[in-house]
Amino acid sequence: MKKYISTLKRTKLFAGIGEEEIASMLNCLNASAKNYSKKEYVFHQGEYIRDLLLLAEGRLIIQKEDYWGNLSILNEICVGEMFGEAYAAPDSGALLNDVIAAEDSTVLFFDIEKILSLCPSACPYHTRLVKALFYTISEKNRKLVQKLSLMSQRTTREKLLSYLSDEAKKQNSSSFTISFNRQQMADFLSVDRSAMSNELCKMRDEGMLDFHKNEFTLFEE
Amino acid sequence: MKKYISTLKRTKLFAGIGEEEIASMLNCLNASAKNYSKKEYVFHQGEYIRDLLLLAEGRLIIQKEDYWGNLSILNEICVGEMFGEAYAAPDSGALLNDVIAAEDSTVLFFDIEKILSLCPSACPYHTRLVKALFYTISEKNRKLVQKLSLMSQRTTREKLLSYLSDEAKKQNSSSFTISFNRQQMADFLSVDRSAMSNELCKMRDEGMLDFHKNEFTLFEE
DNA sequence: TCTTTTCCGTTGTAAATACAACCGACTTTT
DNA sequence: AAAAGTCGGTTGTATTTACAACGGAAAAGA
Repeated sequence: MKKYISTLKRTKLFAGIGEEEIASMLNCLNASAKNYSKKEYVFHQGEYIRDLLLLAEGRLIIQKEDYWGNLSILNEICVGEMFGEAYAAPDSGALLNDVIAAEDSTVLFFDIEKILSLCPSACPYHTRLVKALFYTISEKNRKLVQKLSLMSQRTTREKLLSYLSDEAKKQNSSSFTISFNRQQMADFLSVDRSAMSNELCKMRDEGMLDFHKNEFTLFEE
Repeated sequence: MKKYISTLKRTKLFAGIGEEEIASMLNCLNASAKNYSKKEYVFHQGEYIRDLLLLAEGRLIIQKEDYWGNLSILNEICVGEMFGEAYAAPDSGALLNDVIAAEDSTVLFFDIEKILSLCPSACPYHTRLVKALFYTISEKNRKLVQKLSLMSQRTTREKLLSYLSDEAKKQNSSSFTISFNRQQMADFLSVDRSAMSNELCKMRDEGMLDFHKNEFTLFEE
């Protein structure tokens, strides 16, 4: 566990907390780690989760497959991000999605009950952790709403423009790199890959943007 | 404020807490109330929210309007539900959506900082509230993911079937009533109203379901 | 009661999308 | 180095959807 402390220090959840305090909190919170190799399932649809999870190494994909095998990528988890908190409540049902390692990954498991059972005298940083936890979920909530806005765009072009301008804002530049390939991007936007590819080229021909592989540049007007 | 205590008692946030304790907590948490009449804006896109909000009376609609005036209903808030928690973090930006009263409504405002600044000695139910708050957000998070699943369905028919079977599960019966009219339902699913109406009638003609106004019945097979 | 407005189903047409299939470039595997 | 696989762009066709417009029924308002 100790080798992940420097990583934890850079997460939102443990921001501003010293390495020694993190070490003692890891004990207090019953933390454990597990490794997954690329393409391995971290969780299957139908499983029950009770822990709070944090990605220490690698990258994960959260996806859903419907009755007819159509795949939708719902989200991407990067190093330092927390996940699984949506299923932390005692009465939350079975997991509705699959979580898959996009690269070799390490996941940390935390006992959610211990985090929420406050012990201010024993652990001075506990309340700080609770605040950080709340703000993190709050932010995730906001991102979900943003993605919902994206998905409620009706045409492929509108979805692309929303997604690309969101990415440009995130990376604070009109030139940026995305981590999806075309198929994943199409799944993320819930559109057909070839139709999306078509639309991208149309927009390029119209002078709205340019791209090479995963590098995009947006032009004004 | 006192007249809302019996309502609060039935919310998830204050479940299992006595009326007297709620009364003292309302003081402790700097709670205030505000009334809105039907169709009035509770919040406008671009505003900044710092409070945690709870609907004490009425019904609210959360919607988004894009540059060209296309309307998307993102969510519906019913009595006892909490909202605004996505914008509670200090660094969350401006509100991206509009919140509108679908009926005459009363909204309670709570100081989020006071909720998260723990005072276990002064307020024995404070930790309980924090837990309930976390579980509530956790559940909302899960619902957002569910709606995302809905939105990532590609055809109008798939969206309708997902939405209707979700409602059937929620109300635990194959016959149920929905609170949307057709236009709102179409906005909620982000599809064209007439196309949706068309598809509904097709499915009825195929014997998959039946409906009269807002009452739906789903048939097996 | 009469008028006005809202709601919902219907239709036709233009536009957008899904799907399948193919190809060339590039990467990975053996 | 050869073979196999992945990836992204292109095309044609069938399907689906958006949009506009209309009319009847119901609801709301005067």
